[in-house]
Amino acid sequence: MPELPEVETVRRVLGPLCAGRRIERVSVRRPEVIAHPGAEEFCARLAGREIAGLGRRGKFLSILLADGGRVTLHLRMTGCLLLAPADHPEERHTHVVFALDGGEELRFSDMRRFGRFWLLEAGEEDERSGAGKLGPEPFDPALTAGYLQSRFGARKKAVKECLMEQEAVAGIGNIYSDEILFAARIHPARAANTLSAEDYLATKGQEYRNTPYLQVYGHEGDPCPACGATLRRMVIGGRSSVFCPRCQGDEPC
DNA sequence: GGTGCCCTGTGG
DNA sequence: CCACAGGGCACC
Repeated sequence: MPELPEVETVRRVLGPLCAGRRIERVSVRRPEVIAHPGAEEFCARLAGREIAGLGRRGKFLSILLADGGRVTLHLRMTGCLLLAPADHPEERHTHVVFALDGGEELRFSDMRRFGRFWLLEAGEEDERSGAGKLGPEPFDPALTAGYLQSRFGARKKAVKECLMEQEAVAGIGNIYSDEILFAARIHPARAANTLSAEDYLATKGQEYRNTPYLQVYGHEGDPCPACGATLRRMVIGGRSSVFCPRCQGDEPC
């Protein structure tokens, strides 16, 4: 489910609800989802600590602890974090449960079990999760056309794959890369080194209307919302991609 | 650069 | 039955 917008939604909804609460105990049913330290140590070290709030960087979430420590997690494909009364039946595929004071539980469920947790103490550098080497956030002022051009301008790789590199820009995944390239009228398979300065500026100044539904992703075969041509699907970098052959071009370059 | 893999579930 | 799913990584 989650790319940056979805992860940010989780943070905004659950953050205020978790802030100020104490973790009474932690239960891990699938030890493999705890990437660091071991599951036993993870539970032992967290018991009794207070949550200050939730943070996010790219697609990583962090449970920020009042003592400066943090639990960083990645939901990957199907991970889900939710708050529920302790007596509420547990969701299928629940792998980690944080029992909080006040009778509620913060639960992690994940059908495909790709999601991972890392526990870090105050001042400890995160060298494992990947959260430490993320590029700028999409709305970071440092993320300019010039930055993208300097980063991608010489790359032969498809522009879609470039946009999904977390070290280049944090938080963009398979869906939003398609949406971004549709808005910019750029073919997703186009080699990054063929883009002009104008391409990099294509959507600058345009209104980012809050279209509640996706424009192209998942709409293969439907008419393009801009021109009516039939949206097409192709595989780029092993990921399925949907685009408009008229707006974004029939051929990649 | 590609490919496969980690998993379970869903839909054709 | 097979193909595919919003992520990321290890491996030729």
